[in-house]
Amino acid sequence: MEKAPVTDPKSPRSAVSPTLGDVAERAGVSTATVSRCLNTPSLVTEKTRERVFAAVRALGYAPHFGARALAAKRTNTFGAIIPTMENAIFARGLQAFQEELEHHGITLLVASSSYSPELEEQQIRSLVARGADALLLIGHDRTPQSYALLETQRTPYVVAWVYDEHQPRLSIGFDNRKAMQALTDRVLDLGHRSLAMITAERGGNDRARHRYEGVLAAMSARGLDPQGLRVVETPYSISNGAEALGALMQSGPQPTAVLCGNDVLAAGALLGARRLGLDVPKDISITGFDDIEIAEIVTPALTTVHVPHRNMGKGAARLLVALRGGEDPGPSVELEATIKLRESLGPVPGGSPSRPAGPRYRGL
Amino acid sequence: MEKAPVTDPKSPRSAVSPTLGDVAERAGVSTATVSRCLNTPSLVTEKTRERVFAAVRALGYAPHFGARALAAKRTNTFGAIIPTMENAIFARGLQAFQEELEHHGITLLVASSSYSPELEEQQIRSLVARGADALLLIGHDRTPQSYALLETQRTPYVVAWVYDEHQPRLSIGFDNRKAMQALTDRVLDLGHRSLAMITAERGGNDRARHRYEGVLAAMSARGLDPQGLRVVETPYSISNGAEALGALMQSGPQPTAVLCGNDVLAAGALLGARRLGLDVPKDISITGFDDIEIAEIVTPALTTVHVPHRNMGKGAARLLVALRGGEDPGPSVELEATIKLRESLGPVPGGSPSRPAGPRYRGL
DNA sequence: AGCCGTAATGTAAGCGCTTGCATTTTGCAA
DNA sequence: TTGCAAAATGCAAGCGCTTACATTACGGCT
Repeated sequence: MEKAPVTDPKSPRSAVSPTLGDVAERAGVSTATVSRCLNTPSLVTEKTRERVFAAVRALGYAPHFGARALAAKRTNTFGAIIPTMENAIFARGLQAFQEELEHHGITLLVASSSYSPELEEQQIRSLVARGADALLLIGHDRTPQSYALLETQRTPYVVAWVYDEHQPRLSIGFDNRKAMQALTDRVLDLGHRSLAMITAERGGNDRARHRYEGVLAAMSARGLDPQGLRVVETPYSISNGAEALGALMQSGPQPTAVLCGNDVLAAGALLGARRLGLDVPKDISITGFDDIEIAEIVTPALTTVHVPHRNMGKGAARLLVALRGGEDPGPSVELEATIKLRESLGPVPGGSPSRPAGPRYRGL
Repeated sequence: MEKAPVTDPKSPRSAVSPTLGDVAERAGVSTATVSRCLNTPSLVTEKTRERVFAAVRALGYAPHFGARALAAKRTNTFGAIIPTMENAIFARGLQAFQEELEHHGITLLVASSSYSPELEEQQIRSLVARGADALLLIGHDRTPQSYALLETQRTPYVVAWVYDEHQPRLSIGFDNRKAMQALTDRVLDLGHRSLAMITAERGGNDRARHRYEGVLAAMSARGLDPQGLRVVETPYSISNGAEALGALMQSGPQPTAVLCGNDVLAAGALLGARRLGLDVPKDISITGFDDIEIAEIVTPALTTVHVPHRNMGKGAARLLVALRGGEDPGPSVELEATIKLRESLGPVPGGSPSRPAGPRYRGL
């Protein structure tokens, strides 16, 4: 009679990554015990625990996420879909979101939709399939299928970066329209009457749309004809902003102030102005929106709308955690966006302000 | 004897998200057929396929990723761990990486390590557990455990953003040392002799370290004492860059040129110089590294090292796809980084260049 | 010593999917 | 019609994990 072969014939594990069973075998316990060590260590004796962790280390074991999700029906993973990662617009808010989730032991998965509702739908599908327990979404504009999907999959979500009282969904953000209107008011206070706007594409982007509407509203409130607003719509990017400004100055009535839908376009506009030999704000005023880092470093520094990025991220995380826990998250949250006056906005060239920028706007 | 029904009728699925079984039942086929419809449609009759897809739509079915990964042992998901998402340093490369993966039907999962090897190890673990078929990593510096993990889990990976002939691992990138040395050479050509460097933290960051060494190498090659280089090390951020420049000018021998380890710090340094009332490049020269978007929009525009972001991303994707397919990816790839001369670098104040900036460096 | 409550561990039934193999259906030639 | 290969479909065994429930071990009482 021959003795058994050196390597255990029934589990030639060496070829694949180790499983719970391998760890259990090596530690001389059952798989249940190993699982408990990993998930609820308090239920296991100190001694066993040590043996198990030693085996885990020795084998370089990492639990299979899929198997785990399948068995436990929870992933402790949240997802976030933002329109773009190419610039810092969402970075700070996302960072805060992630930090808050970390406190709850939740991992964040981030996807970007490139401002495309179709791509976003796909990303939602992907994240939900991956077992995201909850989702952070930007703005209300998306395909009906996206919402249907969220519904049938019963995935909690929150809409951020917008507060729109007309929308029924749970959201946390600020009133883009109101904020832009306030900024435009400031511009008008300084005597500007010939305005232009460089906006991001408004289709499928309620933030952009509301900001545009805010400008119109401010003009109307002063008895100005909103038709007088020259508008260029262009995708997010610095070079596009520069080109847009060029287009604006090349033909048609010259604006004395250009309101940009976001800081990226505004930075581009600044660049465009410089290329044209225009002095900002002496020859032309330019404003942004978002108050991301570049707003401070460009020359001249951008007058813009400061968005409560961090509060939004943190608040969104809290809402979602509550939602997942089956708690009542409470109503949607409106945060304040404030105007940040810097150097790129000045009085209208050669004119005197129609009325002084009074204390009325202080603290906005 | 009763016959066993194909699908168990007793489970009222309505309360949870639909499964393959629900779709099968509704379409009147087996789960196997539904699975084939989703994965290998060619194996299924046109007619059945239609019925199945109708059921999928009606139910809002989305396959459970975990279950799928468990059964198929492939996820068609790659992971990337980058040090930071807070600025655009990796954005362009990552974008190209993703685009290339898309062509192969692969989804990208991105995580950020905040420049912490420990956090990175955790992220690797998480991504591997999630079933990432392959991983993109930045630089060679990481914990031994990270490499061990990759090994035992047999997860293919590629190291990007660096080319270091001394490292055995598959990588695609450029020689940070050589590039920085070339840039420093340019600076020295312009007569600068009193140099300073603002570098990112060099621990666990071989890119930063190599760039630093590049400066030293250039100095040594000219017979200058490397000890003469003043160094400030600070975490990535514009404000840190500004502060670092302030610290540099406040005490000690005043540098006439400040080499920054990256564009973010350089943008900060520019800001710091402006605050001090210094004119760049007349009073002081400042250079960056990476050539990200802000390099072009700051005033003055940054002289920097242009990094082949997109080629790196695309190339990395190709290497990984080959690797996963069991093919030979070939050797590591060295790409060229080129010097981008803009406005922030000028001749040493009040001095004449020790030698002219000759054609010797053209095209670098 | 015998009993019992509690803590620790084991057993085994799935979770939703893929896939090798078995079975049925189809299309076509004889 | 019949026969047969190929195409289409079904069956059922897992994939690696969690967890309800069953079992065993351990002390502290009487």
